[in-house]
Amino acid sequence: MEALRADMFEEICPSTLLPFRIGPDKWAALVIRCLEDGPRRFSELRVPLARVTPKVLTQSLRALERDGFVRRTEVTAPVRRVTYELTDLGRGLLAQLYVLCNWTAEHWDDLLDARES
Amino acid sequence: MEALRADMFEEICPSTLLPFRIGPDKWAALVIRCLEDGPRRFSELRVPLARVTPKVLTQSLRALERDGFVRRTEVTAPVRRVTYELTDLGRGLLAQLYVLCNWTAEHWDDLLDARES
DNA sequence: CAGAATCCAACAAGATACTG
DNA sequence: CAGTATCTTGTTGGATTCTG
Repeated sequence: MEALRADMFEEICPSTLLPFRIGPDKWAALVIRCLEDGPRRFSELRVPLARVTPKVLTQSLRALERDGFVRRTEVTAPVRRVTYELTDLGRGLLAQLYVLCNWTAEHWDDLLDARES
Repeated sequence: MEALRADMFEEICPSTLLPFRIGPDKWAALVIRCLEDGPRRFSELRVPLARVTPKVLTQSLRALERDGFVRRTEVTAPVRRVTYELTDLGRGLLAQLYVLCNWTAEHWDDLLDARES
């Protein structure tokens, strides 16, 4: 049993980046799941994410784009059309979220029990 | 390619609970990792988590306890001593975080590249 | 259609000081 | 030792309205 080292915050490391990236962005995981079956337009995303305002949805998408999980494509003719789709990196992240999701589903009862007492 | 269903928020489901639980609590993932090698006292946890104030650390531990990931044990004699340790559920969650961590480490360069451009 | 602008509320987190 | 108690700050997120 090794001792705890001092200060885990000296630099960003893999164990902290993802929780910090996915964590603060309340809707990121859900947005990614909405893109799992292929490219979607902004207005399409607004259907399942009806409770998310356009501003917040845009923020979330932009952040995901910045981090390389999502690719944004815009065409102006004949009509304006913007689609979002997962990159390879995004699909990899989606797979990880699925792992987490499956684990949660398996332990769902335990989680609910803990909350009650 | 199936269509997106309306409103993903009708009820809490496994795909949302964990991001919502681990997400909002900024330090939860780090706290769990600090407990990976066995029970720790409050003051021991404060060493690697030096940048977290006692108030916030307490909040985090209490929330993790409430959700069944951590068990708190208090003894008063001969001296006061409070230890925190992972439950089975907590160890399971730790394993999931490791999966996520390993994936992040593998794609570390991609993530950094994306942030730069 | 796909957002941008503005303003505001909520809550998490930090600083500091104190206690059973 | 293991926290509490206050107070303050800062960062999302939300509501609403408007636009190229």
